[in-house]
Amino acid sequence: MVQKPRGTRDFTPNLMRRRLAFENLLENKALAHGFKRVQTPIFESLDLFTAKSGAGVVKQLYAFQDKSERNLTLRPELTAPVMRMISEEMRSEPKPLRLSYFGQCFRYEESKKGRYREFFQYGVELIGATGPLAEAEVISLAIDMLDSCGLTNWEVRIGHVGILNDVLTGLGLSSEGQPESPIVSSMRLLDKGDWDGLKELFSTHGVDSSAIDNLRSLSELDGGAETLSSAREILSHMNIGTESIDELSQLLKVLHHLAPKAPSLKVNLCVARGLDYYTGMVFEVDVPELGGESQVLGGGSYKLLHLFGMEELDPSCGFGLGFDRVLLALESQAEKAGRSEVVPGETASPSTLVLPFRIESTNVLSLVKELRGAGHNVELDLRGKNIGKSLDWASKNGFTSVVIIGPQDLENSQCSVKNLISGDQNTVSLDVESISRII
RNA sequence: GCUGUGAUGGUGUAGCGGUUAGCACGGUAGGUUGUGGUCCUGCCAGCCCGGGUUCAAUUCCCGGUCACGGCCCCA
Repeated sequence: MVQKPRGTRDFTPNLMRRRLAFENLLENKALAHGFKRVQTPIFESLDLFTAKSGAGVVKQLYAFQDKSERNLTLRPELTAPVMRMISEEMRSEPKPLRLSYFGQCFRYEESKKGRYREFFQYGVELIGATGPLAEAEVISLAIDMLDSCGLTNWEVRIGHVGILNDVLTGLGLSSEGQPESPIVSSMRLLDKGDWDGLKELFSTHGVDSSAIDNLRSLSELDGGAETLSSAREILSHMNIGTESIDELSQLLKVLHHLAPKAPSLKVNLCVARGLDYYTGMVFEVDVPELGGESQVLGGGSYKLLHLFGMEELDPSCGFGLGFDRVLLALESQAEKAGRSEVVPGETASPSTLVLPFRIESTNVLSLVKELRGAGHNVELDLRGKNIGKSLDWASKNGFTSVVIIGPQDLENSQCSVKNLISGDQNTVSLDVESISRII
């Protein structure tokens, strides 16, 4: 039997109901914050992603040639396509732009729980506005989304690549080099907490090893905005400017007013995100109980539009939310809490079965049409069983009410409307208004 | 890229070198020609794929596929 390709999933009606509810929730939050939905192609030119991330990414892409030998790839993420779209379609739009997107992305890598070859991302980008206020707007949306879907036990970490960059530059490290500059290498090591590796790197570049202690102090800062004053002290000791810290400090102050309270929000100056196009604030959200794949959201301020000749708009700020991972976390938390509703609003809306009993179905077709036209979710019974079996079937399929029409009903222009939840049954006149009132 | 565990109807499982492969849920048909979620009965439906060992493999061995873990990575 042919089965679905590795790392892909099918979504049955029950799963889709949950996913649609979640998508709607995210969409509503995005709109509440002014972010408007866009959509880009599932496949793009290969160059779009090699320009952004280097030729090395190709091995992780679903890249292919079409029949005219164009080099294409399924998209591995959505930021670059959105940047491309802005440069092609939205150059003359008044800025700033608040854009949101949702869709599947594809990466060729090992699949396991929480990591799929086809996965879904919801994300936003704020283009044409920079600074702590813009960044706080973006983070506050992220927090609002996670807060409103009922997620618990999540941790926000906010850092600032500029701070580390200033420190490492101040130590005399270069931002040039292949395949990776000393500064980028240092950040990666700091992000991993690999102090031995860092020590080795510093000695090869002739950096005084006493700097390690200062960096370690910076990395050990743990807490909210108050930790920034300690950071400021350390930087002063090292004779490093504190502009980035001032920015971060301002951001946290603004965020405090703008965002719902997150379960845990900490400053962590070693958040490096592993990406060299992030230039300022960076942030991540983790749900520790997810284990190995616990990061559910990540973003920050980055410079990418210069790749499209729009350097005046850099930097932008945005984040990507791991749709599948947040759902996994919600499902696991709902199960632990014994809660049946995983995503708020996922419960199916009321629906009605119209059951012609021992009469020709043609007698009720216009009723079905009119009920649907009045906005009800209506199914016409197609099985033609006896009433007992039909009610059984209706309740197993989640109907909230059944309209039963038999020969006598037809004669008297009436019908029985049974509420499957309460069990109540009423005889009402056989017209849309009367039935609508009661279902 | 490295590595561990697993795979039996649609779902969850039992079991075994020779079995009519058991059970529960599910689906379906009836018991019931105007009232469901109970009950009873019949039926449907399975040993992931390929190779090897063996008189005999669903069971043991090897490879593949898929899933789930632990590292690496994660634009």
